[in-house]
Amino acid sequence: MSSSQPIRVLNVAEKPSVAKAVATILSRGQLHTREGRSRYNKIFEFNYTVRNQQCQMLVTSVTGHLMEIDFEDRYRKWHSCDPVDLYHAQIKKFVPEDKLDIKRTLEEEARWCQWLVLWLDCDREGENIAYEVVEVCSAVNSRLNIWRARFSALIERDIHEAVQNLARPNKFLAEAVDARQEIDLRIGASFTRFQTMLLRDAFVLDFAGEERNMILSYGPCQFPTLGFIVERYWEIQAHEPEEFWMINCSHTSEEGTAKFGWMRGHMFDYTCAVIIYEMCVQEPIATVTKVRDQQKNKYPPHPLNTIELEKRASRYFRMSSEHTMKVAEELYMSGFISYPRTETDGFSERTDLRAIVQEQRGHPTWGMYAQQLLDPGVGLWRNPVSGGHDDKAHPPIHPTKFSAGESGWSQDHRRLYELVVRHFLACVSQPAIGAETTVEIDIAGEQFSASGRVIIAKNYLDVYPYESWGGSMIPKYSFGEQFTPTALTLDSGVTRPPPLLSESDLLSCMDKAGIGTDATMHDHIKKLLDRFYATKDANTHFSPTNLGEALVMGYDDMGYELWKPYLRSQMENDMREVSVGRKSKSQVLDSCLQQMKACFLDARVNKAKLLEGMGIFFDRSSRRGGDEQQVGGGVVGPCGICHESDMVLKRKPDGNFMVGCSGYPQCRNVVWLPGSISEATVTTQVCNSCTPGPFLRIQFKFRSIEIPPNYNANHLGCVGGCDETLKELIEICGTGSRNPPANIPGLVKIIIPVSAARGRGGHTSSSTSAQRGSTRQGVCTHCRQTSHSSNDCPSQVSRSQSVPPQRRNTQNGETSIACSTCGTMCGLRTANTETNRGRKFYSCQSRVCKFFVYAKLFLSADMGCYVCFMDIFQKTGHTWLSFKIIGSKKRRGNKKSNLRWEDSMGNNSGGSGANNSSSRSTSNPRSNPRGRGGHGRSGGRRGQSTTDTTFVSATGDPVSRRCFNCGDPSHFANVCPNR
DNA sequence: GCAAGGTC
Repeated sequence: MSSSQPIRVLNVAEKPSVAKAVATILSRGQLHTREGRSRYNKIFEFNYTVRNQQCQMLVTSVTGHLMEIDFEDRYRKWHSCDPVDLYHAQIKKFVPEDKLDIKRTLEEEARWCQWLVLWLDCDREGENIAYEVVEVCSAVNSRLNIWRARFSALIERDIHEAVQNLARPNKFLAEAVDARQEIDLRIGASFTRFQTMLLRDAFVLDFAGEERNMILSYGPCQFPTLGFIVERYWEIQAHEPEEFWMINCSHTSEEGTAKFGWMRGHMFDYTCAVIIYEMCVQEPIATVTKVRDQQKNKYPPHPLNTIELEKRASRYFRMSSEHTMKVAEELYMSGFISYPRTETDGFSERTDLRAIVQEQRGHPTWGMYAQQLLDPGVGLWRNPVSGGHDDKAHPPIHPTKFSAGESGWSQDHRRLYELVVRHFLACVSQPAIGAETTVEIDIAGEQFSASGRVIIAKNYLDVYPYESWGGSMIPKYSFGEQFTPTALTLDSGVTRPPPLLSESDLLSCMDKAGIGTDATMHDHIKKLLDRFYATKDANTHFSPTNLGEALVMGYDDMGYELWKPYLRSQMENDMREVSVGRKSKSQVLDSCLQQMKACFLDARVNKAKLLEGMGIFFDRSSRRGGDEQQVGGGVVGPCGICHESDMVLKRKPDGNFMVGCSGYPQCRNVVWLPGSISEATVTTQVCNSCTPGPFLRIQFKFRSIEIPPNYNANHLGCVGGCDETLKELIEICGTGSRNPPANIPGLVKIIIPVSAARGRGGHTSSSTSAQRGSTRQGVCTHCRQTSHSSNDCPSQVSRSQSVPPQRRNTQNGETSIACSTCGTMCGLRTANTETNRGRKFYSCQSRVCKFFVYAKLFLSADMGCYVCFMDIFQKTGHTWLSFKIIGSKKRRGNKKSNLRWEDSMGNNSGGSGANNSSSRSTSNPRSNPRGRGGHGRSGGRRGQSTTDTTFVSATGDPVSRRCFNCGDPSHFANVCPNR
């Protein structure tokens, strides 16, 4: 089929570079270029034949998304609506100001075209952009025949095939992105407004400069990224250093030294380790049980994609991912490297790799290597192995133009270009080859191994100096050979916490959890720094700031995993379902937004948790408070001070209630209510006593554990002045802003009755009759009985069954606490261990019990869990200690191995074993029993002073025959009756 | 003033 009139075809690509590449390939370089409305997006013109039809081709581009979404204007202002309304607010899709030029170009060109061919990237976002282009073009030309070109690489064959096999765009793919955009916007905007308005003005956040403009953003990508950082930080904080023990063996001969490692690794049980060590020392002859020689290859990396580029630039040059992408973008724009935003880590078979190598032959540093690669005689070439990722749009990052360094390049430009070139040359090279020898020996039934490596051919390592492959020689051994170790030592070590996350680690976490895309991951990381949620040190390690930790802690306390990656993963799954047509866009939107709205409302109800989290790290602000400060409530009665406005029940951000004049700030009349109130509702019952009225009564609900037991948790009260019970509870419980965390799941309260109540501030002097009774007249604070003191109150014992009653020590005016386990007083001390040096902690002074709590540090108590010490405070005449349980205690290692000594050593205990060992030791011609004193390590680090037992190397000092546990020479430790 | 996703 052919026609005399050529078809006018408007081709639109996702970016200018693709438009140019497509036009150049299709026109074979015979094209005319003209300007469009946008200076970046040129228009290329040429003639082409599509399936025998003459076409007049116009190729132009957009720059990514042409449109944005946002709320309708009436919802744009933060105070225009309740943030929860953002789950239903109308959303508009529009072309933003900076894209109007591109829109005009499309409109002008589409008017006189018959076909529209969409050359957007072949992924979900590309398909969505395709529909944005369709919307703009169809609006001016409804007769357009709309086609989609699908290509997997910008190479001739693919592009020609794509244009000869045009398809229709896929609505499902585009709708998946629509859903993603809408969900991100609604969740992000609602939570951001909520937490910013709640927290910004409630606390002193002076690190951020102008606090008023500070935004505490929430985003479904940025929060899980923060979550990774906080989680690692908590893991480090919770780490409890544990001492472990290992046996090391070395053997030196004329050929060199071999260091043999214990194949058990290490043991946490000192007793076991010492007994095994003792056994080895008694029979120190080593027998070679295995010699294995094999060739080992170290393979070059896969071709480079964006995430690997960012990770390697961070590891090798400590460049931030954001800076790396900026430099890579510049190198790409000036033509030196290929498109830097790619997931692909394998080259297409059709790529002319040798041509790329050929270009690098003239480089003064790696040119020679490039030449060798191309020489078949050298045999250095190897086709690159794919890493298995393919975005179907871009090749792996590779050099596209030779440069020995440009004058305008910074050091980072040079380093990044060099990395791209060296990486490319490496991945078309042979692996490094090494010869590895592994030797295993047996000493008294214990296995040890050593290995050595010799590099035979460095191959790709010659051009890739960023990686090394260490190797050392060991002496030659043969199977069955016996020797006496030169040294056999029992060494100790201490477990260390994992390191803080590096930028490379963080990118890996995000990649694995599907947080962000290769083009946006660095943006999410940067956002955490910009929002003061995290900091990065010189070694690219991330720590959460107090703000970041407080936010995560707050949401964690609520029981929501908004800071974990699962929410995003779930969304990604839903998007996938939409993109293949298994679920509809509206179905996913409805269910996801409904779920998130419920979560949002619940978070708002539980906002006290966020405030508590923030309260741990920040001081309260003296400002009037944020937009969220006063919520709920109802009119209680007329204001008796200004006589103009009403007194209204309100709840403050810290969760406490107040009744204040609605004429504030002109009128400052206020009644502060007890901090122990969990709920308060204005009823319709009018108080008959208070004037001038009418005053409505308020139904209060108190947290029973925070009020004395003889008070009713449900109280119908009045704030007009007649309610004595309310007055008493105000005095007992106080109304201050720094109340303890509420009695919520996850918090353990340890009740520490005081012998001499020391209330907060002025409350002691104006204490209620109940308090006075307990402190001066010997009446129990809890139940007001005189038969016992508050220390022994049965009501308290039954209430805190898991924690015995404690005492408070007021010595030196310091608040001490009693151990929750054994009752002994705990003293405040300063830690001196490597990881916790300088931290204050409470420790049981009994030296038997292991109760200890670090101030704001997680440690294990005998409760068998990690706890976070939150606060010590006084309330209702008691000292309270609140903790948060943050996880169950994990104990590492200490495998219950089948220790042979249980049998053999037990039978051999006593004199005969000693004689055997002694004779072997001295009969060994290579040993020098007493002449090399000091070489052996004392194994009795823990028990040496009390057991008088020393353990030494086979070449060194004598071995004591006494039990190291109790010092008795009649038996060995494994059968010690005192153990 | 808010998200995340394109790209210059």
